[in-house]
Amino acid sequence: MSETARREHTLASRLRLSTVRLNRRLRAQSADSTITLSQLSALFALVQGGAMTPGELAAKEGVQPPSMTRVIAALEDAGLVVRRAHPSDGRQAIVEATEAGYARADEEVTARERWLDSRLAELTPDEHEVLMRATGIINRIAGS
Amino acid sequence: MSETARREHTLASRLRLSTVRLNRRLRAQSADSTITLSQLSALFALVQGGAMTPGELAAKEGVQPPSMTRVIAALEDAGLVVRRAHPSDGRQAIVEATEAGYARADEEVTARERWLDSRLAELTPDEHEVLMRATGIINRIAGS
DNA sequence: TATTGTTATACTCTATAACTATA
DNA sequence: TATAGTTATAGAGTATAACAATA
Repeated sequence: MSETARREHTLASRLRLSTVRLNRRLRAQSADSTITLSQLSALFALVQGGAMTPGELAAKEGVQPPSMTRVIAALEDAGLVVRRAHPSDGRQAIVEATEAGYARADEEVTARERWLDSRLAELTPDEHEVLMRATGIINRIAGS
Repeated sequence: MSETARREHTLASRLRLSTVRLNRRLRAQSADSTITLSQLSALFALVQGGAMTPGELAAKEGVQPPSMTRVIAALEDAGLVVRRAHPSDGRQAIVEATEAGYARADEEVTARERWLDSRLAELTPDEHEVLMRATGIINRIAGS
């Protein structure tokens, strides 16, 4: 292994471990809620991006269509989104957040992401900036 | 929501999404291997940190003991680690990477984390530095 | 009694393959 | 035929609760 490769690998190991750990912590915050992390993420995407098809939503969240099907079904069961017929293409559907969905997204922001929000509030402006830049780099790496 | 809170929350959303995405990509790389991401991570910890008890390993990886039990069992089945009796405490065990485990860890580095390594190799030194700092901040947030 | 570890059980998240309906 | 979406199935990853063995 070359020196450069070893240096890259040190970062790879660190990045892998910190990613896995934060992911775990984020999911752990879900414990006392009826909505899961994936569902919350999709709901946010709909609230912020407006109505869209399941395929568009899957692409936006970076998952395969079958995975999104289940997420949408759960949100629909909870009354947080509705499915409408596409005006010109019978194969497609339009998924949209309901009024309850918008309200729920607001609640979750204040109640559920409080853990991460408050951790981030403890950071210095400099550290804040590092994380903002890091998310951009990571998204590029992950091909979003 | 205050201005500060909104700014924090923007970062929270970005960080959450990029974390979930990278985690997904990292796991996807496992597809053609017989060893999973969790197992690889634990094996690395043993190779780098030397023999330790299941409890220590669970703490190091930030998972609960029952989760680590399964990971160790899988690694043991694959012949990559062995379990020895603790010299002075019959309740505990010592888990240690075998020669095959060390060899496998090396192979996985070159074969399996190549995806992440090569992505990271495309970064500028500055971006590299940002990610190094970010992993430190994230680990602090995640309480490792 | 307290600690270490395992077993039992269950849930989230995600994927691929196969299928249906529409274009 | 091609595309959008769903259903079926399976596996990774993790947790909590209950238990066994040892200190």
